[in-house]
Amino acid sequence: MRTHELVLQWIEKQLSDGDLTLGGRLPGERAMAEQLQVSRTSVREAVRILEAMGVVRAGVGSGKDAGTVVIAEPGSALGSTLRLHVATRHLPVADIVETRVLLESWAAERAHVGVPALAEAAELLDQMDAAPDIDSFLALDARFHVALAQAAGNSVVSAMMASLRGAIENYAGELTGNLPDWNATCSRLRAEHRAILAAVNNNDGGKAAELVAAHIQGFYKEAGVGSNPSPK
Amino acid sequence: MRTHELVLQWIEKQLSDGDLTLGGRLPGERAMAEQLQVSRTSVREAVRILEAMGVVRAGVGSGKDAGTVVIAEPGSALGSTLRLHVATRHLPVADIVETRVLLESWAAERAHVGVPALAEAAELLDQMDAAPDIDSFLALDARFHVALAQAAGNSVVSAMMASLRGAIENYAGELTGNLPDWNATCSRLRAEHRAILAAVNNNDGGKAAELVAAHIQGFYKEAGVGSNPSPK
DNA sequence: ATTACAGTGTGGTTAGACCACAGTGGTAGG
DNA sequence: CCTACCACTGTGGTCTAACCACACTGTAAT
Repeated sequence: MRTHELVLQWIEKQLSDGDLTLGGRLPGERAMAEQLQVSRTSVREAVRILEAMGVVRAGVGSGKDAGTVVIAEPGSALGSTLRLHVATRHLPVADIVETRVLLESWAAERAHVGVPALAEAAELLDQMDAAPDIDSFLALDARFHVALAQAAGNSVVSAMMASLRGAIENYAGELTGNLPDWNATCSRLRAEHRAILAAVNNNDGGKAAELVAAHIQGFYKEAGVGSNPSPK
Repeated sequence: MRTHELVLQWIEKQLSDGDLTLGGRLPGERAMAEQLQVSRTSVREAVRILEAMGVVRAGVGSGKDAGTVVIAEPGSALGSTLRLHVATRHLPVADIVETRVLLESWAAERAHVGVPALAEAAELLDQMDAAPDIDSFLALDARFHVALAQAAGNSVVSAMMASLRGAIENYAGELTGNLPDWNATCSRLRAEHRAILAAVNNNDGGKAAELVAAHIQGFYKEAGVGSNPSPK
């Protein structure tokens, strides 16, 4: 077993045992190195891996943002991993889109009416009406979809959904330039968002799921990404 | 931007541009360090991250298994990430089980009859009848479920499904000790597997999906893991 | 009381050395 | 001629020891 894996194992055990919890601080790299009788290099390699997994965040200096603290951001980490695998041509973009449709329509169908996430989603829609440019619109759009997914109450589904979107974010960003008429598309997307949210709040899960599927497939299709519809 | 991120960016570009492909070899760590004008340490940190992502495999010595080569194993990488997040208590096991049910029943419903993966699945079932102990049975079981997921033809879904299973593999392995009667459970699981495969081969996707959902939820429930049924 | 600044501890980076490993190819012995 | 051995080479794995930038803290000078 390689040295840095030993460090990883030790840290994972600290987490499992509850000695390290969310928001907690890891010992300094030098301290861990001495405690585990390994070099600081090996400790750093382990920390890097945890950072890539979205389990910790490392910050220099001193104070609240300093040191290596435990966080919980599986979404961005999974997203980076998927993005790299897309780069190797091993994961087709169409499969990612299809999976996103699957997860997000499932979430829309099971969204719990009344949870805070839905209120946040509604507020995001209002902000999107006033979005000054494409980029800020897309950023709000991402948050809206995440909020919608969270309303189903399954953190794994919402994390995976966020990561799928993140993995092809670059594509989406580039492809908005290919759209014939952004203003028209933007208006359509806003209307679709409101329809989806209305269906969810109306307890019509089936309709919400259909609308979400059409919404996502429609966007990627218009943007020129094969969506492999796979009709029900 | 930190140095190792620069290296990551460079490697990702090589992958995107097709200069590095699956099975290809990265330059040696010392060569990359010189080429990018960074230290070998930074190169190594980048390689570690890619290794954790399942994008690359590093091997010492010389010959076919030596050097750092590009692979495509998103499943185990995503699994490790999820496992760590489970350790932080951020991802409940129940959510993982629920997501697995979601993905796997979707795959069962859409499995393409006649693909090689189904033939492999059938062969695995035969091997499971002759499995000498629990561990080898569980290993074959894992491969059966992956093969089934692959039959749907969505590599993202099968990778995620495999990672979800892997994330709670330890739990499953420990919990088999809690089962009242392993032989009975094992027989039941085998029968359920054959029923699922029969439904798939009979083009009865709906039934296959139902059977898969019941199969998975039943196992975890019996093993004592909350499965949060979320009835349809 | 305010300001300036040295002190302290954090992660970030580097250079250089040594190790174990696994093929390669030459060489000495049969 | 063939075989067995062994030094050589290049790979990743590990370690040490230093230095840097950063951000806060406490102290001292104003």
